[in-house]
Amino acid sequence: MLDTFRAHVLKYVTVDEATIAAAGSFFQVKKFRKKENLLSEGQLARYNYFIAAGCVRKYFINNKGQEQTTDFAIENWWMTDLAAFWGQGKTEINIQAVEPTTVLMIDRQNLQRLFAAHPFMESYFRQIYQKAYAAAENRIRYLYEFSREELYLHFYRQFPEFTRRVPQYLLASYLGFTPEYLSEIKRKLES
Amino acid sequence: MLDTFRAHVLKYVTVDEATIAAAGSFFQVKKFRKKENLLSEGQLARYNYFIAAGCVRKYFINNKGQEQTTDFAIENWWMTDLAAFWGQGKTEINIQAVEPTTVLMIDRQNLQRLFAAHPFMESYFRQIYQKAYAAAENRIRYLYEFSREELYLHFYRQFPEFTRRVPQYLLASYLGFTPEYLSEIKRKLES
DNA sequence: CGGATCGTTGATCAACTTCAACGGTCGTGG
DNA sequence: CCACGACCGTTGAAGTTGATCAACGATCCG
Repeated sequence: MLDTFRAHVLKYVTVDEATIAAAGSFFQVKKFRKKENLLSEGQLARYNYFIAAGCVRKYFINNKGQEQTTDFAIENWWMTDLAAFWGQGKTEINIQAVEPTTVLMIDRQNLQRLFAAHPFMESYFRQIYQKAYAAAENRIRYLYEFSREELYLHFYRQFPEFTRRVPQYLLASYLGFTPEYLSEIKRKLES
Repeated sequence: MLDTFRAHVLKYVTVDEATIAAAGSFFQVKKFRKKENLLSEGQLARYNYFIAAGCVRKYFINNKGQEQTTDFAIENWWMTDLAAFWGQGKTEINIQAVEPTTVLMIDRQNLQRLFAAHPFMESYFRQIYQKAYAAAENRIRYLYEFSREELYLHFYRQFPEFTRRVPQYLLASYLGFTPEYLSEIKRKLES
């Protein structure tokens, strides 16, 4: 499990094997079953999760009482409620395994110790967040530029395998429209 | 001008005056007039900008040929096209001064030298991007949860002074709807 | 085999856009 | 400092996009 993490870190920083192994010892490994929650609304967001295998989604309950999926994360992505993890408040979001999932997890105190002990991790996370921020900005752009139908097409082209990996009602939720409308789009595209 | 930067850095890291002054020497100061562009579509994104005074916006030309504003930045915010700044491609976005604006700017090579010379800047930027990413995630949540009318109300309550600081057609563009509809919302809220 | 869950279809409805026109105001050149 | 033009905000009518609701068929899983 640490192999996935090791490979990912090496994409961003140059560091020797002993050091990276030492950094790895700050994490715990944990497995979750399908539909099990890594984090639930109202809890403290104690951990930051690195997805080593599987797939999770982030969702919240909107003002109509429905689950609104805002993010998916697969292998090599980090996932948590950042604001709640670094602040002290309770989270308003849920993180749930969509598939059987294995994570590396670390709490705030250990992450701070890790930064102090291994400065290369500060650089690694600087780059991770930089990239995640750029991706979020891109996503906001698409939300502005594209109609719902175009959002679906764009997603479908960019992540064809992903479209098959998650159920359609979750995909519709993530794209910001109803499952009924997704049906309609698909019918239109087929004809 | 460096005072604004100094104060902002000290909110995130602990570092002595001499070191922070040394880090400051990596930046150039530049002023822009209202409506002047810091960065234009098709150019290389050479610089990362720290807004020391004033206000800028980020926008792109959408597939209907209209300017779509995606971000504002005021004092103490960083602004650039991150993907183009760190990659080698040309930018597809524009950054324009909404008010007379003073920035500190730094190119990629100097920023990398700065990281190497002063590791605390790596920690500073890690935290800046972490915060920016959390803010972007929040914004995505609002885009999903709120109607256009609620988006306006939410923005109006969170940044009342900002609503007066920028022209309404830019605000409408940022919120993702037409100036006409903003007029309608305001009329409804007044009555 | 039976029940729950998922995807589909069609009708109706609400949110928001588009287009065209008008009045006010701001800034610029004379 | 005034006059003119450009730009900005507003209004109303008509048109789209996507949501909601209800019902049905298919499929998955126990």
